[in-house]
Amino acid sequence: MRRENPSQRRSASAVSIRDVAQRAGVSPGSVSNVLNGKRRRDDPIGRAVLEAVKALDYRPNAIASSLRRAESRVIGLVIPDFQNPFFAELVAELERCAEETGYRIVATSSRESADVESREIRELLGWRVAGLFLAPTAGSTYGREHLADQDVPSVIVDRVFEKDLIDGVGVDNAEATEAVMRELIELGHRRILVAYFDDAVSNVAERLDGVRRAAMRRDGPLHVDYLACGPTVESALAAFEKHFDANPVPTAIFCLFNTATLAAYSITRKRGLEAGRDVALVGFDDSAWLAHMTPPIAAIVQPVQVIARRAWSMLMGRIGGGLGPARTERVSCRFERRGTMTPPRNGGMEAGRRK
Amino acid sequence: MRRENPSQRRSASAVSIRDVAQRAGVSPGSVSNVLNGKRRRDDPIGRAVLEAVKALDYRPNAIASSLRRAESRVIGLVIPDFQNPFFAELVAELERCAEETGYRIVATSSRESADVESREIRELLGWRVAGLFLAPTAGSTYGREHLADQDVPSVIVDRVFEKDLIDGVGVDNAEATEAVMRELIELGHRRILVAYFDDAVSNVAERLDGVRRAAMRRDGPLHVDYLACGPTVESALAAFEKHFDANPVPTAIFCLFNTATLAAYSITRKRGLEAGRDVALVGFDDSAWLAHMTPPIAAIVQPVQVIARRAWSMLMGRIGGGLGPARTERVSCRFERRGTMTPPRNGGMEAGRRK
DNA sequence: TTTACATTGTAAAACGTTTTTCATAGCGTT
DNA sequence: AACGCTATGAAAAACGTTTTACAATGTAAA
Repeated sequence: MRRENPSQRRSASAVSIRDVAQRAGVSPGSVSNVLNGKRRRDDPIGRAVLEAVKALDYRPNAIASSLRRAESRVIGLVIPDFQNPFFAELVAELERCAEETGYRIVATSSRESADVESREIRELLGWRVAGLFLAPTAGSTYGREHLADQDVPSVIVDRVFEKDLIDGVGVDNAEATEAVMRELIELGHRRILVAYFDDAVSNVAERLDGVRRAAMRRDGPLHVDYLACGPTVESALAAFEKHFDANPVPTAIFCLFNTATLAAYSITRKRGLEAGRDVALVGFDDSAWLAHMTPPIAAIVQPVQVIARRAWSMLMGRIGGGLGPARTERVSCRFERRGTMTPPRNGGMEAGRRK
Repeated sequence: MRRENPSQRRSASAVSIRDVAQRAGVSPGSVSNVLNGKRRRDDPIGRAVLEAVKALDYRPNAIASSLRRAESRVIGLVIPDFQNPFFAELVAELERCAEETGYRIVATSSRESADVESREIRELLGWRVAGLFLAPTAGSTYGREHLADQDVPSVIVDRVFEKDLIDGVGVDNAEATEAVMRELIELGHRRILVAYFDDAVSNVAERLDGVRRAAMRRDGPLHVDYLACGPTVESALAAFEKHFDANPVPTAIFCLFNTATLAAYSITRKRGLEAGRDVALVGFDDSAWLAHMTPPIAAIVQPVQVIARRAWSMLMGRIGGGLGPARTERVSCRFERRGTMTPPRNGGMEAGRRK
């Protein structure tokens, strides 16, 4: 006696495969076979099953199914922040990949906290996801989490380390920033302000490396200031304010992450400087608004869709049983010069300290 | 004989509660009790269990657990688009609510397709989520999906209908746009361009209603143009271009959704108009960049966090067994006037047709 | 010392599927 | 008609957990 009082069956979802089988006058196994296409649907039994399914509004319990099959078509994704457009696009693209392959993405964010990150990973592993994408936050210890047990295939995205024990896909941060820096120097800039976020994040560190490499190649006079901005526009604004108050105005500003670009644009205008005329401005990471300013703001564009697709195929390779040592793949950035990649106004001489 | 060759046990996650029980010399039930806090952990048995858990790196199978408990602590969320900052913030805030309550959010996007939406809903119901948040896309038929079976508590977010069969939380779209329109008229604007997205989306329709209400209250001369822009910045730009080519320049532009605001800002500058001086500009929905333009751009700000919290508590109420008819709650928007909420340049006379 | 009762932990059932096993029937061949 | 083979679908096992039922033990009261 499974359900003593049928009238108190409160929800349609309480309909199980046995109820369907009973109504169709067949065994649960046959119902399962019909529904999974292992049996023709156009004979008496198949039709009876489909009729019963519709009549009872049967909805298979994915949890039970998943438990029995011992394999899920779910891929976990842990990103630092949904509000970062880069990650938002990454989620969107990975969802598209998943849809094409019959998988589904379960996305969660670590809110830039290593603790939350490891909790989320643990949780996803508990759900026996088939694979895992991770964009590690600063101070992440993901190594210990699920490197130890290589059981679930994983791919690190965006914030990769060069020699890692896990597969990864990132962009060629150092090459991109080095090229931009060299171009700025070439244009005549001698006082460049480089705004970065936090060099505990691997990709930011790489971007800084690229900048330093370009600076070292130059043997003439060159002054590069490095300014640590916080994570938000507000913190970056404050950092810029403080820097501008105490230092000569740079002829070029190079922002190594997206919120700083907005802060730089804001602060320069507030101080009467126009980007593209009085000061060159370049940002790492594109945003919709950048291209619509006058003049449009130059930016290093990360090909998010390419990154997502590469990461997806790497993960699929591992899920499919692909062996071999961990690889780190690099995708090239595109540089959109736009209107703020300009020479210094006075031809390369340092601008005087602004009053 | 459950596992004939222990050395071929390929992954740590294949450790089950029985393995732990065996190693600890207790029954599986006891292990479960220790792990779920139904039994003290600081006696011989408790310690033995914890030791075995650690030694075997046991990770409970959430799927099996969920199946047996027949209740999950998972809340589904279907939004149209991760790249829309409004929804990105919504996800972030709901995640925070979930974390505080011991739930977890599984977020998926419908990519503005009613088909995908209903597929995602079906899928989430298959996973027996404890509740569901939905921001319906245009042409959504969610009613038939899971209204029929009221088994899983649901809350519609953002794009609510006034008299719905499901709970909902939205903003007072009509009131907000009506107030702004009246303010614009008050300032002397007589030729106003209203850019909207798609009135098949309920909240856009409400915003249009508010605009129309304000226009009807005014009995003097007033010209309001309604411009259907597409979903993207590019489509909005094209629509604006076409409109500007064929019509007199408005003294104010009111954008009813966020991508249009960027397009309007872009196009006006491109045509030599400066927002806040030559033309007033107001957007519905705030974005980070708006406040950092010079002058900063006025916007109706939706209190996303408040919306999320209200929606969360509504859903929790239903999950907790709360009965009663469906309610639709409204949250008030805040209007940030900023620098582009200005009177028309020539005091309210229509600007001539620009050549 | 017996009885009643609470405590403890094991054994077994249950959750809803999928898969394996097995019995039966149908068919063709000799 | 006897035999072997295939096809079919019902029955049962399995997935890994939680919960229920129950037996055994200990404790307190009579």
